[in-house]
Amino acid sequence: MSEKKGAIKYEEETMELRRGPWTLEEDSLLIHYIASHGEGRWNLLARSSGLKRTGKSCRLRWLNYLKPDVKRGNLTPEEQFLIFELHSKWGNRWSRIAQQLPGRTDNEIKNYWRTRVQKQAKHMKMDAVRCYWSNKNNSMNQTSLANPQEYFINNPASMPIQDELQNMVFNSFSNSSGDHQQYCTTINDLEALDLSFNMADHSNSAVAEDIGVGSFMDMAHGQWMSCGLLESYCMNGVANDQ
DNA sequence: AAGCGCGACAACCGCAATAGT
DNA sequence: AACTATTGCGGTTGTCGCGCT
Repeated sequence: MSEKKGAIKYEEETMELRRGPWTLEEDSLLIHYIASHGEGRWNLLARSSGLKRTGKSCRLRWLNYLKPDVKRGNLTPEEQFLIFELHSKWGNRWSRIAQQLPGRTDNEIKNYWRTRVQKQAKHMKMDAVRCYWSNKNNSMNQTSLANPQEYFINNPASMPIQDELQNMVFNSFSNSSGDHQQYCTTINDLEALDLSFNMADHSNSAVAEDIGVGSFMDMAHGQWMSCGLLESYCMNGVANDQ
């Protein structure tokens, strides 16, 4: 490494770098620097602009917030539909998806997916299962759903979990106390359960449930539960996590 | 009024790919 | 060819504001 590069590295290591939310002054500095020097060469920018930030931080701030063509405000229904469609095609390729939505950033789409779509899908799945189960338990009720998939027809917001619903599994078992338990889950969730049985603690199950994977509906109580909770039902006949 | 929980969004981190020397 | 710097991506964490108790 040359002396000059070594000096820069030393300077970076010893300089107090700012973290956390950007101030108006910092935004202004960044905007003015890019206006006169153009974007790119982020580490040089970070050193030359007077900002006590890393190049990565400057790049992110510019691309996700300050760049003039970044759109603000809620996603339109058309944009939401496009995200569903592209996500089903490409998965979590956020930057690729963002390229198809002018003015929207990968970060924004990623946040949208995590905070809204996954939670909404989970609630819808619960409703669909309830409808289906009420039909299964009451053969006279001709108005409820013939299968959980019906619930999702004509509902674009259900797209993220439609594949999952094709694999819906309904089952029941008697625990060691003789109580009859009914549950509903998916093939993927069952695989997650096998995984859960091999885990010493249940912390991962809670995470899995949070994102809608590896979760089960307890038909007796009409509640979702984690793999770990189902495991304790099976082993002990009691819900010792509750 | 204070504390808490939650949702939304901003920012950070680690890693891999690529460019430059 | 080998090494270093830079860039970009996806996952994760942090922060803030708002509503509820």
